[in-house]
Amino acid sequence: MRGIRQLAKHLDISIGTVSRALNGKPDVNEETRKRVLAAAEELGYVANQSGRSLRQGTTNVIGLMIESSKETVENSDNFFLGLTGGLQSVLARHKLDLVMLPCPSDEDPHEYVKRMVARRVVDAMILSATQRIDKRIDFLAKAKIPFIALGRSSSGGNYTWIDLDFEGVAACAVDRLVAKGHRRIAIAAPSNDVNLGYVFVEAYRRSLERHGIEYDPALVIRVKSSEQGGYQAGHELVRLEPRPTAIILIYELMAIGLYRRMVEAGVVPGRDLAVIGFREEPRARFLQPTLTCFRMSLRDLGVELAETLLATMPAYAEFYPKGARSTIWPLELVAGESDAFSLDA
Amino acid sequence: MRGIRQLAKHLDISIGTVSRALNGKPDVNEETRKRVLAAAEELGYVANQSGRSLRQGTTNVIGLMIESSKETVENSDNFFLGLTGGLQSVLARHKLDLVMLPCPSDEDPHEYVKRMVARRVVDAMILSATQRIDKRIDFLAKAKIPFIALGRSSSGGNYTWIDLDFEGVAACAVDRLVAKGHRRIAIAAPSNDVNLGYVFVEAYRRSLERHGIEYDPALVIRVKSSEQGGYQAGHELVRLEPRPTAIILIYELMAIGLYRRMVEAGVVPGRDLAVIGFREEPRARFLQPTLTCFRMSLRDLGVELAETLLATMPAYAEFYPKGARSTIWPLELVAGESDAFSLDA
DNA sequence: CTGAAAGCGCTTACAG
DNA sequence: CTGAAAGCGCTTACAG
Repeated sequence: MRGIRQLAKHLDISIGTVSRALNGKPDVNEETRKRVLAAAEELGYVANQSGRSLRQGTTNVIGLMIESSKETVENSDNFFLGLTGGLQSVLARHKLDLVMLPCPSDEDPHEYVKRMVARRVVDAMILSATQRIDKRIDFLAKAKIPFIALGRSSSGGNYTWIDLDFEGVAACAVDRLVAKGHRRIAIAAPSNDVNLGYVFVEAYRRSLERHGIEYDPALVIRVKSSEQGGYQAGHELVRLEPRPTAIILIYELMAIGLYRRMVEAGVVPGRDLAVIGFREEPRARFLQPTLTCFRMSLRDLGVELAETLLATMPAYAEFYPKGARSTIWPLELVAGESDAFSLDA
Repeated sequence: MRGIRQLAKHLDISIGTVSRALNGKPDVNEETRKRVLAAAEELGYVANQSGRSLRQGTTNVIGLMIESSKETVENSDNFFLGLTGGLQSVLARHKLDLVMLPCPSDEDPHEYVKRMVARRVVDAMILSATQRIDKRIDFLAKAKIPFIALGRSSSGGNYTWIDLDFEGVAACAVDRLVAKGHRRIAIAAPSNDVNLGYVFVEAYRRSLERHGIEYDPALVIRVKSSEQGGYQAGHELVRLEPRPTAIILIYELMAIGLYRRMVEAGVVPGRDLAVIGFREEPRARFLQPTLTCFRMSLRDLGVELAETLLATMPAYAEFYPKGARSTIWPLELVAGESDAFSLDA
């Protein structure tokens, strides 16, 4: 039998009481509860999730969807793994488990989400890598499945998201560079349809205009979000005429490839070219000269994601009175040597 | 209602027939099956997994367990994400889904596995980062839960595993270096209890002895499996007296840190020091001189892992007549410039 | 505070 | 080939 029935028989009480004791219901004699908990511990009993799910209509599992495209696999650092600690610390309060759902690269992400939701393997979803037009968002919103998106999108109307403060990063980077006398500032942006590319480049454009610098589309270098992309960006940079005196990178690993290409071209970052990287990255810590970039805590972001997601779920909303507000996640400047020179000098 | 009942009513047949049609049972009229499949497609019906699981006693989900320690998060490349493509291509044949189970760093991996198994969230497990003594393996073996370990261990008796060919890599690396005249060959090995460290160092020792070179424990440099660890290994290397003329690295990202430290020390890889890296890595592709290392296909390894795991499961064994054999996964040498010099020269 | 019973959505012997 | 019914392991109104 090996289920609640067996445990109940062992204790010589009804399965209903066992269930109530295990689930912390108030109407159970404390003495009884103790006996039940002790026996469960001793016999290694844990409720079968399928039984619970079927009865309650919930799985108590939250899914973090990950796209495992070749590009993600080869180049991403463990961004998502970095989030899990924070996510789990919140979910554990409610005995919710986190699973990562890798969408096969040959399956349409939209179909994948539909399948996972229809099968009821998770109660709620955390989406990432949002596209400008993202059918997953429309689907989840229409199906009334709780979800949160890590990233903005034009889709889905009034859904809940958290996104990095690309505007703040772009503005801060441009301000710094302009203050040092730079006027020709290039930017390396992702070549695919991921939404952050649009948001970032737009913020860059507005920041330039705020300083009375005309936006020049030729300075927007479209490359892959990878180390190789950074190398490619460097390659295109040195061919621009006149050459930009500064470059802003939108992806953390680009800096490594860019530096490499600069060495080849005899261009010294921090002297001949100002470089501002994006997110601080352990693997970029060795760069010489040290990279000016932006810092954030993946763990804290995970906490915020989980709390905001739970706030959208009726069963947990009461614990998160701040509600399901979409938020912009700030990053903090880490000044390095890579932009520490003035052009006038 | 929104379940098989509703779909059956819509089609005006019994739920049993609907179920049989959907599950590809042979005893269904082809005409009926077509109608059912069409209606399911149209109405977006997918069987609720909890109902199926409860009835069948299986979840149709396979879990890939990942330890999200700080070290893994900061330094691992997406090794696991690289496996998912191959894993899923096999699992999809049997309509099995893959989920990644990140073990919180503050939870004991052994407890985590117990909880996941007791809750019945997965039918089988893929373990990684096996320790020399690994309680998870003992537990799963005793509980008769199907599993496969990526990595050998002393635990669990006669379980099924796939492991990289550390012996082959070590022998190949030592042979190459000795052929070039090297006699003082250092090795950078992981400082924790992960099993591969033991296997690799042991193979290195035997390879040396095969060439009549005495094994010198001082040349085994214990560092973290990370870029920083590589830097640290370089640091210790230059202090060894007399300095080794070659070094073998056991972790892919070590090379980047090692090169960095060599530049600082004025030691030129490929001229003053022969370097052989471990697994070929996109991020190490830029190194100058190019790194001699070993290549493998993560996708193919994923396929092998999935097929071998399924061979251990009674329900799928018939499809995998090769059976559940433990295997050593070969790596192929990629000759670079980092060891392309002879000592006698 | 506890027990008996219903029922969540499926699949699968069993009858016909 | 199809239908009616049992039952997987739980939780939760409902009675007492």
